[in-house]
Amino acid sequence: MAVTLREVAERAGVSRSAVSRTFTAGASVSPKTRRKVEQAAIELGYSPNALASSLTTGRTKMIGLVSNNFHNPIFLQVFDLCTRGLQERGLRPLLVNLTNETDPRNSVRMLKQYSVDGVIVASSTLPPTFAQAFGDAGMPVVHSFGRYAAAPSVHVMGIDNVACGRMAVRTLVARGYRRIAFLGGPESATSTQDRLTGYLAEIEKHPHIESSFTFASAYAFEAGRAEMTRLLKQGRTAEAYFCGDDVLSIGVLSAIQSHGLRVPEDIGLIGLNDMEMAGWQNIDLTTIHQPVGEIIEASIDLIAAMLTEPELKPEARLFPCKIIERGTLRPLP
Amino acid sequence: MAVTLREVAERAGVSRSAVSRTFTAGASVSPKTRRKVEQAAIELGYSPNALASSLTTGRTKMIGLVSNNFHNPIFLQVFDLCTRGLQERGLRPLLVNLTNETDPRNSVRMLKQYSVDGVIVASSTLPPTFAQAFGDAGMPVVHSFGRYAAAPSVHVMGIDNVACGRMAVRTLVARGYRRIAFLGGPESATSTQDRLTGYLAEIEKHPHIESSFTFASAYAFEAGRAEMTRLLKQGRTAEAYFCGDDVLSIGVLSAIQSHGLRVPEDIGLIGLNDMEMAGWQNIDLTTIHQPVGEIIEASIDLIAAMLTEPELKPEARLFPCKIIERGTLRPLP
DNA sequence: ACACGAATTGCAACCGGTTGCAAACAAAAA
DNA sequence: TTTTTGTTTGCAACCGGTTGCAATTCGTGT
Repeated sequence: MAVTLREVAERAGVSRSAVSRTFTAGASVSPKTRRKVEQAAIELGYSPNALASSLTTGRTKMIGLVSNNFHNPIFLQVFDLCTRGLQERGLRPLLVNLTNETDPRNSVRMLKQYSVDGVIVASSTLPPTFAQAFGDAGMPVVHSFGRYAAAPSVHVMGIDNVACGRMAVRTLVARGYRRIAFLGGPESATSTQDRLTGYLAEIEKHPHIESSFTFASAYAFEAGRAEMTRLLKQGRTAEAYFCGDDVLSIGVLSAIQSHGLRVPEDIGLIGLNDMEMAGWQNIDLTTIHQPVGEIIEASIDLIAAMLTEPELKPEARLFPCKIIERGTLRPLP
Repeated sequence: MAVTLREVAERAGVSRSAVSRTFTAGASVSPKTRRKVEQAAIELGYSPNALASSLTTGRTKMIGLVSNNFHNPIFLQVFDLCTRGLQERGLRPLLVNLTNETDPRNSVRMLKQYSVDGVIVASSTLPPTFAQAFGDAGMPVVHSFGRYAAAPSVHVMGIDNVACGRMAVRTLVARGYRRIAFLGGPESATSTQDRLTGYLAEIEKHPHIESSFTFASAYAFEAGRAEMTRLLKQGRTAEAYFCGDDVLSIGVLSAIQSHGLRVPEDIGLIGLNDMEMAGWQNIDLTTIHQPVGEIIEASIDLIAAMLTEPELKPEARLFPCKIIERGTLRPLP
């Protein structure tokens, strides 16, 4: 069915090696045979079989793109940037959906079967055991949006969730809020834990501030709405909330509005992520911007570097976040 | 580095064929050797190299998942369903991002290089020439969300955009709107064209209705907002708008609100897609639901069927859409 | 015209599997 | 026990490329 090396060789009247060499960069071919081969290749519509060549070279140029987060719109951006970035480098993403997967061994086996050259784990909620299992199986791994650790077992590219927690508190305090709260994602998520840690640490510095925290059941609209509705029913809400992420924030916003209160007049709100939608004028969410583009770019650079240099010592790299001022917090006094 | 067939064979004291056969379903192996092989395989942590085997079998079990739409949140759902569905059938999605790509030949070459067993093109805006080029190159293809044609050159799974246009008009008329308009996506998109066709055809039946149409520059929030702002500035808006899709609708909604008007009291709105966000209470968009799950499921079933039966005659299959009543249209009288 | 080193070429083995075929074996029938 | 039939098994060739090595060709200096 497909045209092979052999046919091109016959047509060009050269050996198979000659054909192979004209298609591998840096090999020794005379301009003359190269021309002959290229001519024949075009006539036959030949393109080399990347998988066959991977057998001998040991490189498939495929990168496993692993995630379990197919509900947060920010991940659409992640997939977009990832695929484009990989394609630009001649790499191909093999997408792996780990929703509801609990055992890393299945995923390891599958990635090994397809002999991917490396793995990018893009998830803030997947347990680190997955990335680690891939690493243990001998594959270069980068965990994007993973949790920081001083001596991580695999490379981690992410944000400083603790610093984000602090930043949120400072921002709220600076705007004169005196009763503030953290409305986090699921308590079990490491990102939630870290944000809470930072939140509490910064609160310590402001003894006059009244503070509390609760958790939503997921990083999802309905979860945010449900939790905020619960709080509103129960009375005695805070003046401003730092929400686990933007989707959650919008759920919270919706609950507040449904309850007949206004944002930011009655209750202030700050989210985290800065997903596209947060900037839409009828949402207009003040939020902490996560530099998704930079994180992905760095992740791809790193995974590409590891293809030639697999033994780089695992490091965690954190990217600075910044406040995006929009309309859900009262202005600075 | 990786464990190979040969090593397992040596350890188990059998031939390489025996090992190969224990790992290929339906091959003739005695229970005894099977046990020996499995034992050895476990001890060595062997898993067969899918790509090497693809060389002889001619099947990689990889499916190209091609799209150019990485901005519409509904595609996150598409990717989720696609990857899960393929994985359940033992197939792997190789993600291809065709944003800004204009020449199908590049994509064809790349998909051929990786010898994917089939291609799912998931896009409502990618020109049909792409899907067709994949088909011409001998790959089984399904174009999901593609345009209907009586005798398509590849399989198409999609919605009846013409019927959607009609449905929108009927819905608006039934609610007593007398001056209505279509605010479509980019004029060049086939989906826009078809929706307009249906819209105009149905308008014909209602001579007392005043109607008009315009186009936004993209299926995007800002495009919808910009176009609606332009219309509002220019005065003389319609009583209700049928918008090209939900994201566009939300942009339009935002423009209307910014202009100090209310939805649905001053202007009615109906979208198309029923993306998750449309149901969020602070958006609450009345819209036409597209059965994404069914379309994807059917696409996967079809591509899987074509792996064994590649010569199925291309057919277009349309899935019925339905109105989802929410809060952006005035109620039925 | 001859020799010499460099550049190019083809041979053949190999990458990690699969598979047709015939030999070896086991079980059932004679 | 011998023959017949049906399973298992290993051999060896092959899938579509790559690559070390030796042979060939080429350009150049004399």
